[in-house]
Amino acid sequence: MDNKDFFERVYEVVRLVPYGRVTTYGAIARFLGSARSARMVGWALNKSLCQKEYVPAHRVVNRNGILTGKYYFGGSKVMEELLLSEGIRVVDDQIKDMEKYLWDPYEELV
DNA sequence: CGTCTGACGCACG
DNA sequence: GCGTGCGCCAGAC
Repeated sequence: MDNKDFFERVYEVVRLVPYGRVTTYGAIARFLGSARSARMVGWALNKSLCQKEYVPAHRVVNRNGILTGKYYFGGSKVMEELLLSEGIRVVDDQIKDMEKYLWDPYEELV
């Protein structure tokens, strides 16, 4: 873990997100030790699009549950469709009852 | 080395 | 509830 780049750690956590669950940039940042580095998480995810191994970036949203990176996901509805296919309710580019689907690594990976 | 830029988050008004 | 501003850290120029 420590030998890996900040980005790779982000990828690992994101891959650990269970099917039908979502997490937030802030939660990941907090888990990595930099609670106020949420921007780095989003940036890392953007870079993740070029990674060989698939990273379920669609399961990562901001604190409000909004699909902020949908335009970077290769399409406008792709991200939403993926979430919907996992049983997650998405209304107006925002996750409905996201607290119910929220998967906080800080809570789960104690 | 100085500056800008982010898929964010939070404090303020 | 919404718009604005600032902090945060790492990478690109």
